[in-house]
Amino acid sequence: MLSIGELSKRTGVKIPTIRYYEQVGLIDAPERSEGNQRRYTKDGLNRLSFIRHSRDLGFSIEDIKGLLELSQYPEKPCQDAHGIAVQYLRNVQQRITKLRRLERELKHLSNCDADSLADCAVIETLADHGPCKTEH
Amino acid sequence: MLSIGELSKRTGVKIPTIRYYEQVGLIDAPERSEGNQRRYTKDGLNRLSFIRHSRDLGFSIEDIKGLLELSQYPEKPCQDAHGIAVQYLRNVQQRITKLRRLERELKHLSNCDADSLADCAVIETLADHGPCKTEH
DNA sequence: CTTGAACCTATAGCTACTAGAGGGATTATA
DNA sequence: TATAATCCCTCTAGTAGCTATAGGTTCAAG
Repeated sequence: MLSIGELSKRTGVKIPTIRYYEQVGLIDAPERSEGNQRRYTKDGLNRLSFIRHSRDLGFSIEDIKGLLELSQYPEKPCQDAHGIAVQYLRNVQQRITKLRRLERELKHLSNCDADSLADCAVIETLADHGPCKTEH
Repeated sequence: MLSIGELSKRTGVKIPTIRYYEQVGLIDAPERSEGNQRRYTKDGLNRLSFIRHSRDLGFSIEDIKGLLELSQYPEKPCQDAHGIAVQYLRNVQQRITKLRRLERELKHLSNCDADSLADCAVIETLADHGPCKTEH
């Protein structure tokens, strides 16, 4: 049996966040001690690890509820879980592309030895006026 | 002069979001028509495009305020901006690293063609039981 | 048995929006 | 010029996913 603090340490999920997850129904309310403190089992630990990992990957709480429900019926086809992942992958790839472009421009700027920001590559890029016009 | 609706269409920023940006001081309150409706200039359009682009890239509103302030003083020596740029660069690079890791995992997940969830890579991966055990 | 850390609930605040109510302004057409 | 459709206004409240605070209780070590 784990206290909420131990659970927090082992999963890396903060204590108020654990209570929040319980509140919104992402995890079940655990048993309590005589003095009304939460006591978690190994199962609770696994479930929270799953949630932590999913959140890190950017899945919404609703998505995770879906995934958790799915995982409770292992005979069910995984098509649904697959769909959630594919949808998210597309989103992530777009973000990577944009960030790489910005990275290039920021590198330019941080090497900048010009006198002014007048032709600043970052500002240009963010304003979406096309690629950097001046070579720093 | 653009109405808020036209501005919204041209930038892809929703109308309530534009008003929200005004409220939190990210954009200046524009002139109004006789009938008290917002009227934007080309400058307003540029500024909002800049903001849109920056938000897409994951910068917080506070970050963007910084960038905008920077861009308003084009005579400011580059040296002053150097540190800020480097800071943003680091931030961006961290985000790229995280997203690449996420991309790899999601690609893995989305290749799952198992018949049932029992062997589904999504569930395995999210449960953090190590890398995918079966090659799809 | 005491003391200090860890726990409890409840409420409020945070970021970045988004939706709705109830009303006024603008514009295209009859 | 009238009127209907569409746009816009403010204000309030709701959303996700936490995080912080206040004021009190329980647990475990010495």
